[in-house]
Amino acid sequence: MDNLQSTEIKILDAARQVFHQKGFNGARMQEIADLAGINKALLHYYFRNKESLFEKIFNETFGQIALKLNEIFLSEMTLMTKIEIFVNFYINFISKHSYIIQFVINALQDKPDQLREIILKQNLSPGLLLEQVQKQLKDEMGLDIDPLHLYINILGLVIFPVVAKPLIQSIFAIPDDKMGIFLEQRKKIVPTFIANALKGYEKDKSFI
Amino acid sequence: MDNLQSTEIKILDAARQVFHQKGFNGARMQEIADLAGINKALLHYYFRNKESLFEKIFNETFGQIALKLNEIFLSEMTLMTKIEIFVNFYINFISKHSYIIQFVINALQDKPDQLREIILKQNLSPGLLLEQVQKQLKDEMGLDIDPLHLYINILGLVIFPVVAKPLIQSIFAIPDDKMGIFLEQRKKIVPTFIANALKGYEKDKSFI
DNA sequence: TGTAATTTTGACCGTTTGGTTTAATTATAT
DNA sequence: ATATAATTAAACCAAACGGTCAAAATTACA
Repeated sequence: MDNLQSTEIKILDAARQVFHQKGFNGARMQEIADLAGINKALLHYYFRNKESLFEKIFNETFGQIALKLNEIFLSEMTLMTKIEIFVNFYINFISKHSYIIQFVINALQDKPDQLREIILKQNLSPGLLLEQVQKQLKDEMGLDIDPLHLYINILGLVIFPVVAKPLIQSIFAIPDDKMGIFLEQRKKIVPTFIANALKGYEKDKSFI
Repeated sequence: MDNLQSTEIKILDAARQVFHQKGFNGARMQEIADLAGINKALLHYYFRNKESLFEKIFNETFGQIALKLNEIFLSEMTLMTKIEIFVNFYINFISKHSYIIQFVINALQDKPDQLREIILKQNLSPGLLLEQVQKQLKDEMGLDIDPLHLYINILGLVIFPVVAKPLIQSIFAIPDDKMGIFLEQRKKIVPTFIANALKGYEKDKSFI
């Protein structure tokens, strides 16, 4: 087959796919080996055990999510531009990799301590992320708003519909085809919704 | 012990707790039996197998989530009052039962077909839910807004911070004690945010 | 009280799972 | 060429798992 890729990469590709879809408990080492087109013994030859392989995938995946947030929100653009770009990019990204967020959320719920250590090794800059948005809210819009709440509002509006897709379809009886259109619409609707909300604070500027 | 409760109830209480926290794959029949204070054989005496016990818990849990939505949004109040009440109730509810939403989302992702049948047996009224909010948006605020997007915005703003709590704490380095305060603040912040956003549509009333 | 039905138990079974071992084979590099 | 590293197949292991069974304990009831 594709002997161009090194065995290690073939394993990581397979592991990523299986872990993302089924989580740690649902994943089977045999399935990962099969998908990588190798022997199960070889899997343990490259990665000591399931845990270490899982940690490698988690580290990589979490980084992907967090670093895109940094990249956009620490750049030099107006706040509303950042939000538009972020919403567009993120809806595309997590729609394409539909298991990615749920994987991270579930992993962190399952083994918080073990994974918290891994996360600490990635040098995130949560302080900067918050400070810069807070500054932009003040400078560009004259608002004293808790930046964390704004971040969570943005993330909630973007991530929830993707993560809770089957739940939403069940509660509101939305067929599959309509759901794709719905998510596409949100690329425009969410930035508008946020912009309108922020406009509303301009008169009475208390928000914590 | 508490021999006042029937064995069946003890089993369901234990199963609920274990399934909610660990999902179908993570749950162990032995753990449920232990928590119920009974023998594993007795567990199978009351419930044929793991699947049937799981379905019973899922049915009950999904109903709890969906029916509260119906109860509030099909009542006779102004839209903004509904939203305030809903946000308050829901943040309390899912903070107390912190695994409940994630459980339902994961379950629906794991076995969509099997559970979709169960959901159909509960008589939800998704049509009414959407129509009534659409009507209220028009009558009370003069807005032609897609009610589904509004629902998802509300749910996302409320549910996401609870479901993604460990993810948020990791990305933004929020300590545990500050997280409780943060969620409490959202009971006021979310309705305000939504109200402001809706106000913003009043001028240009195109939103799909 | 005696006895049939129900409830509960401990021991057991077959399968799956993560992981190891061994021995043999293939590829790589010096 | 030859030592070293990569890869395979196959068999195996111990633990964990869902599930079963026959017997014992309890309850219902005549």
